[in-house]
Amino acid sequence: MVRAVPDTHGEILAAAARQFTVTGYRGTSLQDIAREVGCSKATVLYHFANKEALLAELMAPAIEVLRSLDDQLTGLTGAAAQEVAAQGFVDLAVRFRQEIAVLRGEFPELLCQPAFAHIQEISDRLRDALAGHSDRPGARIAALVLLAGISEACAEFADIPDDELRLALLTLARRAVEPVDAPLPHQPTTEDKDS
Amino acid sequence: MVRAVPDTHGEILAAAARQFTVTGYRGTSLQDIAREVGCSKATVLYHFANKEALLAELMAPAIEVLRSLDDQLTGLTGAAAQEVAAQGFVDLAVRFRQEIAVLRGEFPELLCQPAFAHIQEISDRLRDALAGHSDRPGARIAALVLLAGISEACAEFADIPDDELRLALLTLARRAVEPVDAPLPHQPTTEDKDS
DNA sequence: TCAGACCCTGACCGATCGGTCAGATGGAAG
DNA sequence: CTTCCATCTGACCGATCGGTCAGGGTCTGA
Repeated sequence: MVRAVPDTHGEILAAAARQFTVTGYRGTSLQDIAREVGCSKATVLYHFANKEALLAELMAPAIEVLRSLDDQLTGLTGAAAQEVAAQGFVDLAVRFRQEIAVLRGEFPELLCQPAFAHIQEISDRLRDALAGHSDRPGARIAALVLLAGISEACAEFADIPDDELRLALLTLARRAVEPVDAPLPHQPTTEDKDS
Repeated sequence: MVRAVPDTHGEILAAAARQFTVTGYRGTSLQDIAREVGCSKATVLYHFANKEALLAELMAPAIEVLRSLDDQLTGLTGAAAQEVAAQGFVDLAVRFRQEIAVLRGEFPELLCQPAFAHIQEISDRLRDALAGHSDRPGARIAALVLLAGISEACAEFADIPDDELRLALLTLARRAVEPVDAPLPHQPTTEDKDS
């Protein structure tokens, strides 16, 4: 019996993740979470300072990976930035499917909370990288469509195996991203220094 | 002075659209809307039976266009279905940018309301058409990524002119959709009957 | 002048929200 | 046995939500 220690903290976290996925952060009350765990609402607030702290702890692992992806992107330009951004974000989105589903739709409001400071800037940089740091509207639009679409797909296709979903999304991303380096019909770019 | 008639009804509608766009349907209270209009909350509820009716009236034009697109799609298969779906949805999304922004994220919950019955089925058919009615996971995933991404882009890029946004999105959609008819590298499809 | 339709409002309602708090429980340490 | 601490709870709080209702003001047509 490993179940000697009840681990209420973890149970609350898991229940919150499930509820947030279905009804969203705002749409889930502390009462709902307590009911699913089988404890009182006061117990939930004993283990977590407040509702926001619960969400923050739920998102922490995904945010850490997002930060490390942001680090990998510094200095990259053109097609290299696009490829790393695409691969990194698809990986992240597939791996943290549930976390992505939690944020679904409430992204802008939730990012205002202090626990998620700078996440907006990171995702802006990610979008910029996926656009190959181009300022052409087409490239910027394609990058946003991909980031939003990939998030939604990961939240939606909960039944598809990780590997299959990752491959499909990466293939799609490479096909959909607006090319900036190699075969540009208009003019060759002059800002690529390496490779 | 055309402003003789105050048209409170229309003002409430416009204020609600603005507020819903920023803070979402759930995140906007009737009090908020009344404050922006400069009337009492009771006045809002005098002009609209309830909050849901307000949303329904706001969405009505967009929903009608969506229904007509659904009609156009019946009977189409393969690449033809994909092209009509892509063009029709991009048109709709660009034209009803604000309405799309209102639904942002709260799509699944809002669709449960009786005023939006069958909208889920219609958008499922639209997604299916964009996938060329293929059951390959790659095609289904690409279709969902595109629909979700295009919606998000239309809600986000409020400053880009209609024509430019439409062109960029349509170009992207044609590039990103998984091909089902014409130049399939693996094998020629046998289910296309016409053209 | 008066009746009635229309428009609008303040006061109020029950429900639910996130959050607080004093106190009950129970096991470990002295 | 007593003390202490972590865990947990019911009762309660103020705020806000969507929605109701009786009534006041204004305009119009008979």
